[in-house]
Amino acid sequence: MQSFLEEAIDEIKKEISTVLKTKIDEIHLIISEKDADWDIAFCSASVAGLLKENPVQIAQKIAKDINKLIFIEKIEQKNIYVNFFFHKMWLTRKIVEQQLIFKEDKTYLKKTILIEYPSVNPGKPLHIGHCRNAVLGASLSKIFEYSTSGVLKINYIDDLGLQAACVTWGTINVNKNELPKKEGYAVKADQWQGRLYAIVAKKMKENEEVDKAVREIMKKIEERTDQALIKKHNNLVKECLLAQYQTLWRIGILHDLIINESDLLDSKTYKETFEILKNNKNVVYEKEGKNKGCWVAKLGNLKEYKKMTNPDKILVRSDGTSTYIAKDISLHFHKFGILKDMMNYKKCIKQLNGEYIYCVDLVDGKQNNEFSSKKEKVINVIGSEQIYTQKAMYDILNLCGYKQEYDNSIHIAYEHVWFKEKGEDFKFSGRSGNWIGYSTDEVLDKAVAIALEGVKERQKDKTEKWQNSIAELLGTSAVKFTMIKTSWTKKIAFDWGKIMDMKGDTACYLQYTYARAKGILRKSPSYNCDNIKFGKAEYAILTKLAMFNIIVNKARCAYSPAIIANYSLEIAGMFNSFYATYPVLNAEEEIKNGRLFLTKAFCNTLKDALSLLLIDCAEEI
RNA sequence: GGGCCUGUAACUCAGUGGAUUAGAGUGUUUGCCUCCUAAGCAAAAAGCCAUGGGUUCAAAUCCCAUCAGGCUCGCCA
Repeated sequence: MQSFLEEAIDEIKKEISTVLKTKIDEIHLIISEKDADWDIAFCSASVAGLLKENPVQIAQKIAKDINKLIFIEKIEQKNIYVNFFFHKMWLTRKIVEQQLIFKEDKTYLKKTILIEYPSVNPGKPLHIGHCRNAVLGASLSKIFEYSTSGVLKINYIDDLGLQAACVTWGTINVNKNELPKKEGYAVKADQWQGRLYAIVAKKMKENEEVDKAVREIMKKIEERTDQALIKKHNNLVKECLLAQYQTLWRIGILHDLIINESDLLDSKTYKETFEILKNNKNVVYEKEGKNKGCWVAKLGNLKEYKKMTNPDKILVRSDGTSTYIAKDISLHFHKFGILKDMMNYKKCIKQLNGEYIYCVDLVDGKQNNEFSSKKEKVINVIGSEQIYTQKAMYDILNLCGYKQEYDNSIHIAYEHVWFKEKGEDFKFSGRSGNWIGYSTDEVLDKAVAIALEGVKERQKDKTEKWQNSIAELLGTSAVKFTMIKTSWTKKIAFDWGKIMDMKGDTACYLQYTYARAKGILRKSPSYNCDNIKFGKAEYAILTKLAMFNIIVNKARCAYSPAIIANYSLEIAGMFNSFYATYPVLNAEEEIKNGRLFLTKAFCNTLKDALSLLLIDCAEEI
């Protein structure tokens, strides 16, 4: 559903294109910012090249010839610009109408988009970098759900990988006195496993025998025959996953479905995919050369790959086992609903909102059309270091003739969170265990503790329970907001000071602004909508609030929750400025109604915006 | 060698379907609680938008090259 602003823009575009005899797509309009007195502007330069005319003359022509729309009060030509002014009566009515509009229930939407996040390897907890992934993915889901489509949210678990195998090997072979103690953070299974993984990784590096033994266990697990071993391994993986979800739920991350790497092998998914690949002329069995005995995708035939050190991608190793990318391709085929095999699913983990996450259960599960149906778009939130692998996967899909699926495969290649120590940048690594101290659990706890100090100081009279719950909200939203605010193409240098900061461009600033606005509404909960008047300042803010839909669309098209974060800061800044300058409760009746209306509209918009960033608002902080 | 990402104020970042005067926050300096929550507001200082070309009446924005930093091209996952 379009907002009145979008409709108005479309109509103006239509009229301009009629005057200029151009296509509507070629007309771009500017919406008023800050101090400008006009509401909508058109810059003739954007079409001057196309029409081969002088921009000033084009602007003059539009101002003179345009069919005046009923909601436009005045049109003014200024240099190369045509500025449009809305009728204030019309604007007032539209703004009021829009705020009163009934919000559609979108839960019934068919899930035509699939997003995968954060797919953390089992055998460790989420560090703060994984938090960025999870928050990005979940926020993108919300943004799609807000406007267009249902979203199937999946978590892909690499249960056949080396990390998980290390943990399983460790529980069997590491001496009891060497095992991490189950105390402090390590009482959580993921934290404990993460510490064990670092111990085993160190042993592997120092001792070749250990390395060999762990790889043997990994191979055994992948062979899917030793049932006792598989059971032990699966239990460890599940224990870790549940512990990871304790963290994910704390920051509002939910899923619909979990798929394990082993599910692809246990079902027919992988086999069916491999048959498709084998029948393609670009996938061959190498009889000689360095890849002898392997099945490879001949990407070297494509020009982007030609000059690479290793242009071809191995799918099946010479020992007959499949590589990670081969399994990922089969998952990707499954995501798009290309395969005949649909797998069976069963409710498996109950989330905090009461909804279940489904897991694959080939024996007791049932088919689920929603999980296996054709998808319009598949989005993978995976770190930027995997750009090449993801691209290779999409190209292989294309080579197999799935052009449309290729076009609709989106990789959100977010940059990592780094941390500084002694002036040098470091990447988090599970193997080295350098994430200890930077796990999402620890960062959240620390942020909440800092927030609590502030809450206790400011809200002395409240109960301890209330103080704790507000601190939890402030601390967690601070961490989430920090992860979202910076666009995902940019590295984040982890900085405790910034996470803990409560002023400026922060979630706390937004929460504070919201609470202040709510304070006004508490004191004067109702107002008369029919007796309402706005001044220039109110119009400026209300117009910005009315842009919310446009902003969400922009964020969706750019896959960028950061756009919504920055918009939130902008409207909060405008409101705070307003708050300091104009009294609401003491203003005369008409004006007071207008300002109360504005305050309410601001609260609604900010709340909606923040909900897309997984952030709840508190009435008081 | 190939591919991708980044470079805007001292620091962290918006802006990048070309254009009305390049914006925030932090930090610095200075005002403002007798007034709806001062985790706030207002003001000042601070920019050759990495560099060099090109396209254009007009470039931080588009194109090319260069420099700097990061990621990546494994029978690891």
